[in-house]
Amino acid sequence: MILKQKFFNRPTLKVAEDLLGKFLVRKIGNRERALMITEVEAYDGPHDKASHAHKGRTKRAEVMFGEAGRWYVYLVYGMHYMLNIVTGPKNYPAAILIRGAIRCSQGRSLTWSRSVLDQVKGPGKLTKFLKIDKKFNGKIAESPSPRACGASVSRRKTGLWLEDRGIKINKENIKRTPRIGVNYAGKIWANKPYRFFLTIFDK
DNA sequence: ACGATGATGAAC
DNA sequence: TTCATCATCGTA
Repeated sequence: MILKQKFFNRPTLKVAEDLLGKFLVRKIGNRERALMITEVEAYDGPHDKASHAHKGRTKRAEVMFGEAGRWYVYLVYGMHYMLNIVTGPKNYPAAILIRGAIRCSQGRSLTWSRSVLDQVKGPGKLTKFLKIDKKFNGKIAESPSPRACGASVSRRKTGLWLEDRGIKINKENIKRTPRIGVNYAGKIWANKPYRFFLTIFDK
């Protein structure tokens, strides 16, 4: 089931937690790559000093003020693209950074490899692996499949979206810590436990 | 521990 | 128009 705006238009911390175990799906031509999300960080509201939205409606952060369910993609350190999904109501700036995921070893039933080789760990490595760049910034997270309607539906060849594939995550397998690399945000905001990850896949 | 590498926002 | 800063990563 593809996650729609309704899923993202909820309190950001809740969405962040719920994104663990969901699938990030990237389609390029007829290739489709799906990763299960194992690590995220929330950037929540105009007062969050670690958030780009803290400086107001700048050109870069504008997407965060928009409707939920759109991608927010930007470049850091001159070389890494960060992938975020916008959450919460319009005019409330919030987004979730997708930091880590894992590849499914497709067996007869669902089995998950815990091998480091299957870990896609780190937000920069994740976007590189899935070939995600600024082109997705501001785009709605949706499947490229044509909608079931009229003749003039143009088939988009690529896409990036999120899916619920029925994995149930046990709450005891979720851990929270402060976010990575946001020490500039001051004690209060740098220490907020806004990073969520699945303990069963390391760390 | 540190350099790569370029967009961003703020100051001037 | 400059300048410092950065939601990172790979190599040392």
